[in-house]
Amino acid sequence: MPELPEVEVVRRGLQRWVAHRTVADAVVLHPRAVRRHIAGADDFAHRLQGHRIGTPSRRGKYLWLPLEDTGQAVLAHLGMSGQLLVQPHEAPAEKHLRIRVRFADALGTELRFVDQRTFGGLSLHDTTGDGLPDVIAHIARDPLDPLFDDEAFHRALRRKRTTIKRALLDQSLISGVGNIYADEALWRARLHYERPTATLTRPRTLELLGHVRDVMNAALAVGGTSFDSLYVNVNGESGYFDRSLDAYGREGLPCRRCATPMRRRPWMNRSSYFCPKCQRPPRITP
DNA sequence: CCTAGAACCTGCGAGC
DNA sequence: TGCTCGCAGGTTCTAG
Repeated sequence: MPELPEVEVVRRGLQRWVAHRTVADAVVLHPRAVRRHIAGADDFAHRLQGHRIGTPSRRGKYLWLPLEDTGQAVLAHLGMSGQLLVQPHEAPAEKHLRIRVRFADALGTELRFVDQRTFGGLSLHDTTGDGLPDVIAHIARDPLDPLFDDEAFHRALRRKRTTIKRALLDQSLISGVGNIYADEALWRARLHYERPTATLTRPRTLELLGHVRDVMNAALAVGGTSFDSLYVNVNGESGYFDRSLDAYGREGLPCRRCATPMRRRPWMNRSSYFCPKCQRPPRITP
């Protein structure tokens, strides 16, 4: 999916096109899309009916729509291939349309959850004091959150016996970072993905965090990253950051710093892209 | 308690 | 043409 910048692009779209509208009804077309809603599809649809949507929020790759006056929110995760689209009622159903939400107004548009691989989904949850859905209490603040604690993150890295890319993808340490932006930030920081986290000095950690923020902000400024129609904003439009990637997907292409051919390594059922010269492997693999 | 790896899905492009 | 394989931006569960 969509990593933080892409999810934030979607959140902004929901803010503009869906916030403050009242739900008329919801239709669940595929039960797997609401599997996190334990009470089931019918309960999910019924509980949305008649409620007004508040201001959409996001933490990491999760976003949620508060239902006013209920103490609950519709939590969304896009998984690998999920999309939230605002479409005219009459637009033909997408091939992987999973959930449809109609509104009690005359704007003529509806909210659609479309998801090819069904790793994503919607569900309804109680919110805690700060408005966070209770089931994502374990998700760390993301690096664009003003309350993200850089020092605490560094201490956590020192405490762990794992490698830096695994840590960047650990949503309970830092949220919103996925495979693309991890590789991009590591390339910018000249760090190998298998560098043990316990060896990072405080300045190194802070520098890495700076690169994570820079690359995410740069992606956000151009609407996120997309290689194809799978990653789009609520209007179905793709972002342009794929043109600015320095590491991800550049196997065999010259490193933009030193011209050494970039490499791809199988890693955790996916890939890591890096420059073998700028990003030297650690001496001892943990 | 902690970490690494597999499982969960569908579709697409490459290679035979 | 059609089959199989590898691959895809994530999370979560299990085994060790």
